[in-house]
Amino acid sequence: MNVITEQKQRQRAPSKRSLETRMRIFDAAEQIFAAHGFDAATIRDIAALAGVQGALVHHHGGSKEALFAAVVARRAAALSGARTAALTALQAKGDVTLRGVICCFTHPFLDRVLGGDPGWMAYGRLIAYVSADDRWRAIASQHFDPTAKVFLAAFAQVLPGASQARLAAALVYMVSGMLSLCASRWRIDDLSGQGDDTEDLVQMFTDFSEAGFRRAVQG
Amino acid sequence: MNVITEQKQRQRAPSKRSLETRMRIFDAAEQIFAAHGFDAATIRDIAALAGVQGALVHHHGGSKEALFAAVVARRAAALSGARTAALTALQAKGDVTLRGVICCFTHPFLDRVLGGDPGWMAYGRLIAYVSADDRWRAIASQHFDPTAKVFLAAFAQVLPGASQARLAAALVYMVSGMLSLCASRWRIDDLSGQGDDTEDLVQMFTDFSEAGFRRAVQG
DNA sequence: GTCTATAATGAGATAGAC
DNA sequence: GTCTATCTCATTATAGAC
Repeated sequence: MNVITEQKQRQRAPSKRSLETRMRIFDAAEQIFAAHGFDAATIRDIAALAGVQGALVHHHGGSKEALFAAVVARRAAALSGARTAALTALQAKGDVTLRGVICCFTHPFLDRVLGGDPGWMAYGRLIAYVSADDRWRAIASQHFDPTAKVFLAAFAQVLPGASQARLAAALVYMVSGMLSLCASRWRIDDLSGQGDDTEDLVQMFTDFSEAGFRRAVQG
Repeated sequence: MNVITEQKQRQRAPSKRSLETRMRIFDAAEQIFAAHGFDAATIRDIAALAGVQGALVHHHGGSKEALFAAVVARRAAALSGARTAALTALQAKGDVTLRGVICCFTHPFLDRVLGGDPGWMAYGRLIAYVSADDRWRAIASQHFDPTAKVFLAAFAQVLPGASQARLAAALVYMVSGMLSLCASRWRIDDLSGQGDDTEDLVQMFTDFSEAGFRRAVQG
């Protein structure tokens, strides 16, 4: 008996059909979690939207919590990669400014989430939930803290003399604004009494963050 | 038969004991809703914390949603009053500056929520939930929009020429930062790798907001 | 991998005694 | 006003046929 053939726990590679089903389930979970939050979302809703039976959701996603974590993780790697790549490119050009570092952090997120793709739009609301709730602290730490620390180092370079605490606080304020720009545009519309232009909002959010960052880290 | 004696639906004034029980239930609901969010919170948890039976929670609070709305409403009036009073006092002095208007909006909230009172601390997290979730849009509109519009008018005075859309967006960014300062201090601590000083955080948040506001509303 | 059927649990809400 | 007991419903998760 050949041991090699048994060394992998999974005997066969997943079929193409299986992978497609899994993606449908993850996409559906992303939409439902984003629309209702973790607790109000039900496996039944997710299964119905994916067009499968509830048992299949458990088969592919495990428990409800594991499914939630998997949905968050799925796009987190792509996002972190885009952010650090942009920062690396900026540093390679030798043209590192505060605004440049800010844009390397915000644009990979805003471009995707405001770009109209339903998956990324849902992901934006999902991240707003994750960031706001202490309960998902572990998920937030795992997926976002490493990148955040890389950017804190970059911010420290362009804003020498600023304390870690102030840089961290400014970054958190900026992120909360970025998330509210994606998840709470209805509030902006309600208060301004009119629709708004996405490009203008992004532009002024960047202005807001840059000026705030620069002012806040001063002693 | 005297019609007068029946014109009120509630025949007797609530007893002192009843009012105390009601307050205990509302306080417990405030804590549980803040700790777990609306859906993960249960009437049973609230009843247990208040030291009463579940049926009594329904008696005083009505449905779960009505109880949630009542808990939010309870402190909202006091907060709005403090904000508009501070603004009125500032205007009476004739010393209206951007930073002054910002402080009239943020300090009544931050003083209470960061002041150590458990009820107000819970309320801060609760408002973070309400502001982030489309589901509570009606509650947010009812309790916060009127005050927000008063302040938008004041911001327009100290920042003439700014569009309503930009002022509204800047206010939303500021509010989201204020809420994350209360609800997500653990993120700041995690990223900075150290504890932080509350006064310093408030100071630099105000700096951040003032500079952001001023810069963002420029064309 | 996919499905049906169901187990096991816990939820919000209410009726009615006191 | 308060409590006990219970109703009704929806949930996650799993067992086992195909």
